[in-house]
Amino acid sequence: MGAVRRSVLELLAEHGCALSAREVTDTLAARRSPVSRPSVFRVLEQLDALELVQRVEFGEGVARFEPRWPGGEHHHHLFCERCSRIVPFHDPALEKAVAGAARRSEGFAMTAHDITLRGLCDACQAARGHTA
Amino acid sequence: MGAVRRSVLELLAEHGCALSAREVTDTLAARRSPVSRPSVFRVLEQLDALELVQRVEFGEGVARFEPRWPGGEHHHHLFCERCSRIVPFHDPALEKAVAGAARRSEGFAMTAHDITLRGLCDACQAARGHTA
DNA sequence: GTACTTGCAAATACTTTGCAGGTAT
DNA sequence: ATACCTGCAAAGTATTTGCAAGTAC
Repeated sequence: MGAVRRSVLELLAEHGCALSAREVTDTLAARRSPVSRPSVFRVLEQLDALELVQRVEFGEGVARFEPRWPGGEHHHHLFCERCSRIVPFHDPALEKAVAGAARRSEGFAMTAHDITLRGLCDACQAARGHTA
Repeated sequence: MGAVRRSVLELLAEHGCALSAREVTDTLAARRSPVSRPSVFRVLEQLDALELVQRVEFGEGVARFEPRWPGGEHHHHLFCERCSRIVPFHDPALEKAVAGAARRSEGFAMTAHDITLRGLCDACQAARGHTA
């Protein structure tokens, strides 16, 4: 396993939630272990193919990646439309409902799913009250 | 209302499900009512701001847009990871579960949500059997 | 040496912006 | 005339590719 792959994977595992290629590149550079942009993209692509990371997007125009845990545990995201903050959440009832929907989707074999709740985070609700 | 805005909106309403800017441009060109690329993007952005269309993405690297219906009715999507086919579905139980999750997300005010089920469509399951 | 990894430079693709000409009121 | 709509050309940003140099076995 290459050095780049290891440091990217470690960073993602440490952060735990969706990071963009730029954030990965910048963070590693700040830590004095700089990695070229193409390498970051290549490694993220490989890790995605190996199913070690999951690609997620929130309509910002950038791809984000987060670690996939062995147990199949995963979370979904709250996305603030105002400040782009991303907050993970876990909801067992929602997971059950997704499984049910998948079962009812005849002819389609689901292997993964993603859910994004969009709106305003607490800070932005307060800010909105003052300015708008 | 400009001519471009009307034709884009009509096309989206007619298609009903997520189209990319390129698909909109190409389809209108094929219909002998060509529209420039910048205009398509500008109009889609305006329609999004007016909440007449909804932006959705599936990790293909392109933004897609679909009409928003007045009644608040909406659907979610099955996305085939192999052929990128997009199939809309509606599932009331899932909607209820999302509403529940939003209620349990303290401090976050949800205004919209999106759900994507990923996997293989019927055609690709069959094809996969033959080739892989 | 062979296979895999990495970086640089260049290319590609999607999307946005600047600006000038056109249309409607 | 004022405001808006539209297209062309150019710019910006994310991502990918070609290729040569470096490392591990």
